[in-house]
Amino acid sequence: MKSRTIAILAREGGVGVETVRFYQRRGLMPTPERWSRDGVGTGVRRYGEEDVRRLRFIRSAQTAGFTLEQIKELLSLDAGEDRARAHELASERLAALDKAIADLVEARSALRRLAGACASTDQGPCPIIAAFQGEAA
Amino acid sequence: MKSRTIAILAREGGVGVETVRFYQRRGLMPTPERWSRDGVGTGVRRYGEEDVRRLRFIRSAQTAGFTLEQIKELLSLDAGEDRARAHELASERLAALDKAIADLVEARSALRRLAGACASTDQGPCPIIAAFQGEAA
DNA sequence: CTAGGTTCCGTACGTCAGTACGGAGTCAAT
DNA sequence: ATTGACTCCGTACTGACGTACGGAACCTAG
Repeated sequence: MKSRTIAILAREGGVGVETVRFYQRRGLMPTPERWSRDGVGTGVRRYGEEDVRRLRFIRSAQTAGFTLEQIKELLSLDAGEDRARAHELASERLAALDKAIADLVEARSALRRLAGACASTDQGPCPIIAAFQGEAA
Repeated sequence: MKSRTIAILAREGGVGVETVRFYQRRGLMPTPERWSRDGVGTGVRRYGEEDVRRLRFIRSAQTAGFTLEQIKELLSLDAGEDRARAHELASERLAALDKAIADLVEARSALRRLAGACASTDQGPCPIIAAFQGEAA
């Protein structure tokens, strides 16, 4: 275990090397000690399975709309016992997510109107602005 | 008509004054000539209904995920006849929107798992990372 | 043992969508 | 006519999330 170099970790996690380093600076990923298998020299940092999982978790949490700062908190909570806080963060995000989904669904219907308005006649300008009216509450 | 000052336009459009100016620089909003009702002095720029509609359209299109650059194109298309292009932009966004919605729905279910995992036991850490596993394809 | 590819690290740059600032000009009311 | 708010404009800064650069150290294969 802990045999991956940063490039391998990055590839398995689906991000770039620079991104891993960026997460390390931000405190989202650990920066393990350097070591070399033969004990000679200073070696490089090596990563294991749990680092890959952590990286993937960050990606997932991002698609759920958490900021890196919030993800950092979630990660710290993962090891701790503060389930009230975890629950709070999850609920907040869940509400925001529901709103975001509703907004996108709304936007989709406006966009369909646009496509429809454009198709209904076949000459003259298609009223793009008009197709969106009434959407912005 | 064309009686609003920039502050009034901004308020009716639901944005800040600086944002309107920013849109003007980016070519999304027109920068009308200055004039004063009594013809004395250089006056200020004044805006009408159509500017309010334009501003609101920008907000709507943004919630549909268009970038300002794309919105600029849509606005130019609105006056023109290139319905093929309009249709193309709309379809692209529609596909992206469907994917975004699917992603969010997915994220929501992961998040519900997190909340659930946290609630199911009442001591020890709740496995936040584990609750998200299998989500990131 | 040397050539090449990697790693490490700090710092700089990039994008998107604004937001803030500061000084001069202008407008509306008292 | 003066005060106070608003406008105009350029430039600089913000924040979230990276991406790029460059030189030194390191590791691995031939």
